[in-house]
Parts: sequence; structure tokens; C-alpha cells
Amino acid sequence: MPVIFSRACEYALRGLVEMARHPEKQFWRIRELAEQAETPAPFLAKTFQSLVKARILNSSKGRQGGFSFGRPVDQIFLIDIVKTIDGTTLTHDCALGLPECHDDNPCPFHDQWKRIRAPLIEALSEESLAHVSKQGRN
Amino acid sequence: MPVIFSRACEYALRGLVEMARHPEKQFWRIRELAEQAETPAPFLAKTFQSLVKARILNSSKGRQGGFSFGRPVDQIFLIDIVKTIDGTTLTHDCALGLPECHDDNPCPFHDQWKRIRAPLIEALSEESLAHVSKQGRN
DNA sequence: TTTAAATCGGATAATTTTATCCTATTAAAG
DNA sequence: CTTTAATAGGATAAAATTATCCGATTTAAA
Repeated sequence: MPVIFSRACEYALRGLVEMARHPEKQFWRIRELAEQAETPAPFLAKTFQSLVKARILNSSKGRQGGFSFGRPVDQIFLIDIVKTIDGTTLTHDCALGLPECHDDNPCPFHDQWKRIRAPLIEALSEESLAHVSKQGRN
Repeated sequence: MPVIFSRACEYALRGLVEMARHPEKQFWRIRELAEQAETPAPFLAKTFQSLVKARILNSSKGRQGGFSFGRPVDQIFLIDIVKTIDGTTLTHDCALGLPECHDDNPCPFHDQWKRIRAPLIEALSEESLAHVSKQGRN
């Protein structure tokens, strides 16, 4: 198992950060981007299709084509990417996998997980690609 | 994908909580426990083997056999269970899957994830089965 | 001593996730 | 108009995870 995001989501995030780090580049071909982000190219291409559907990315076919951002990078938040690719499991579901776990019928780890998940959701919601892409060196 | 723990780990936690909730019961047969915890019995049995190896559980074969705790439930912490079954990925690895992500060579999400992961590790380390099993109603 | 009932551990099956491949479509360049 | 180069999307393959099965072993009861 990966850490908290699926492999698909890890790859997408890495690819998008790479894109955001080179604002001078208008269109990215998937092969070049995958190479930079060290991800399997065909798999990244697949996950990018979802991001296009979600309007986070634009794509254009044919020569000189490739992927570009669907809106300014300071308006794309990590939560948008995670929800598009991994759905709402991480942000909504029970850590013990119980389908009927809610505030009024909590599992024994419910309150703890809720408390831990809150800052995670907050960080994902507030961190834009613009900001994240300026962090780190990896 | 599950939320943060593997299915195997979710099941183990549910089974162990169920056991801890019934301290009057010395030995649990896997079938009965799986039924109570609503987990697939053969799969729970497999994951329980790992917990026996890790001395978190005792097992005895044959008639009247079953599983019992390897030490008092106030000395078994969630982190022990998670590490035994899921290893250290959740607590150690890079959220973006980068193998060379460290404090001195951080990925763009490194600091955020570190900040979020800390209270998670803390909670898992401090929450004993004794305490957790008294929480919730599910 | 035999029988019944439990875990152990290896083998196997099913499902999900990850990864690749190939053809179709599109658009620019020649 | 033809060729080249890109994504789209369906089909397929590989790998990992989840789930089951069965014979071996163990232990207590009959």
C-alpha cells in the first residue's frame, strides 16, 4: 500500500508540481513530463485524462499538443486533485472500514481519526499548486 | 483503496477491539470473533497469525483453543498493531512516493505531511486497546 | 485410544490496482 | 494532401491485495 494517496494520485501530484514549476512551458507532452516526474508515462497519461475531465487540465491533440493547466495554478488546490483521482474515501470514510460509522454511531477510533483528518483536509484545501510547487527540492 | 490502514489492518483492529470489549472471555475462536467483527473469517485468521508472531496475541490449538491477548490490553497500543500488519509505510514514507524524500531533500509536500502525520503517530502510540475499546458504539 | 475442534501454513482463487499496448482521432507541419 | 506527432480510449497484462480452501498439527473431551 502507498502512504495516503493512491499511486495514480502520487504520480498526478508529482506531474502537476513539475508542470507548475515551469510556468514558461505552455504545453507538456506526457512522455517528457513523466520522465521529469519519474512516473510511468502511460499510467500518468491515463490519470491525466481524469484531470482533463475535471477541467483541472486542458489537453490538445496533434502536433505541438500536450497538457496545460485548466486554470491558474493558484486556483488549483491539492484537494481538487485528490478528490478527482481518489474520490472522497480519505476525507469521508471510517478508518476501520465500518459502513455505518457516523458521529451519532461512531466506531472506537472515530473521534481520533476525525481530529487527525481535520488538519489534513485543511492543508489539502489550502495548499495551491502554486504554493506547493515552490516548496521542497525533490 | 481503504482509508489509511489496509483491509487486513482494519479487520485486525476491529477483531481486537471486539476481544477487548469482552474481558470475561478468555479464548476467542476465530469464527465467532469474525462474525462479531463482521470480517471474513479466513482472512482475519491469517492476519491474526502475524499478531501471534509479534506476541500481541497468544494462540492455542485444539479443542477449547483460540486466541487470547499476549499482554494486558492497556499495554497494547494501536501503533503496535498497525506496524505489525502494515509496516512503517504510513509513519515513515513520502506521501508522494519519492524514495529519496528526507528532511534535507524534501518533496514539496514533505513539511505539510510531516505536520499532519505527527498527531497521527502520537494518537496511535498513546491509544491503548483498553482505552479504544471503551470508545464508540459500533 | 479415538474423536472432535481448534490454529497453522501452504496453495490457490478472486478482485483491485497498477501498468502497458494499440488503434482512432486530432491538428500542425511539410 | 500527406505525413508526423500528440492525446483519447478501449483492451489487455502484470502485480498486489484480499479472500478462500485444505491438509497437517495440536489439544481436550469422550
